[in-house]
Amino acid sequence: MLRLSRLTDYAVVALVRLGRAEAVETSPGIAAAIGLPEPTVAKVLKALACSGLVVSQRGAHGGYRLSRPLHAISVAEVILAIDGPIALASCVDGAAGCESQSLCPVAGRWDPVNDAIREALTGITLADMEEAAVPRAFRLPAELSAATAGE
Amino acid sequence: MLRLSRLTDYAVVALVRLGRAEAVETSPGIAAAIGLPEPTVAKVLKALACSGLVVSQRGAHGGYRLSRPLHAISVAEVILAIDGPIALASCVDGAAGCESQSLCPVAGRWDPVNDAIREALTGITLADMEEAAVPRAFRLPAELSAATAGE
DNA sequence: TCAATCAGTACCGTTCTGGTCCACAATTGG
DNA sequence: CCAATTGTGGACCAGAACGGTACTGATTGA
Repeated sequence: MLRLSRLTDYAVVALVRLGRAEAVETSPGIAAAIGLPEPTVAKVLKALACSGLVVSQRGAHGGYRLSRPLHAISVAEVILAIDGPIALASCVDGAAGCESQSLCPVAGRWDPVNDAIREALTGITLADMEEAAVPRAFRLPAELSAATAGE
Repeated sequence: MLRLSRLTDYAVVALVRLGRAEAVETSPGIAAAIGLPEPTVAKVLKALACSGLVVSQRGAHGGYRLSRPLHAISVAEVILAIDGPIALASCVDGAAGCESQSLCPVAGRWDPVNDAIREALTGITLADMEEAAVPRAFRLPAELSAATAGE
């Protein structure tokens, strides 16, 4: 299913949440706000801080805040922070670990595919996702039908 | 890592192989040709046959052949056949299984991302991958260094 | 100095993937 | 008409990865 780790989903939610916050927010606070277990949220935030997407402030009255506005953060960056490099196959780029390399007729040839995906993901920012993230209950029936028609 | 199942990789290899074959090929034959265990290849071919990408012929002197030329098969179709629907998150489209839907501020909003990926993958055919799949032993050192420099 | 908060690590249970095997159906060829 | 060949479908198992949790330490502010 070309799955993305669930943690990345959490990361997007947390980042959007932070984008709306005015001051720093603690990880328990964010966890409560988005309805997720606190340790998990903390783990996600740590990874995001490690990648520089959020800035952490330690000590009392500390917490997290965005390092950049939402429209300056691409989905690709979030995935990179949580899931690691964006690549579809284990056999990627110059990966020399493939034992059947001599037989494999497409040796590492997922590269164009990976590039295409990277490009697609870089073009979408969190602001785009936030904009489309109006709760369904608040959307007009016309919006809903228009959205489903496009799928 | 935004992983794709290894079976999909196998599927591409097998399909490219079939694209070069002149007659039908048996699954043991393909397995031997691409250096993969036979039962695994058989499983992949079954899935591909189920999706109509290859045509199976039962009985003695049976085997598999492509239903369409390589340039008419997109990577997206192969992924769809092996891995199922192309979607990044478990929380997709109208998926109503999300228990924290009321809290989730991006409820199902991976849709634009999924669409972008689907589009990118649909634009790449197996012929594109085959073309780029010149065995490394046959490539000039200049090509190899140029390829690695791009990473 | 103490409390609040992030940082890092280590661990466990569940789930999924990859891989194997077996019984059955279909087709060909003698 | 029979037997050999080949795909079909399902069940099954081991290993790894993921999600989630707990614990200890470091840092900051009151």
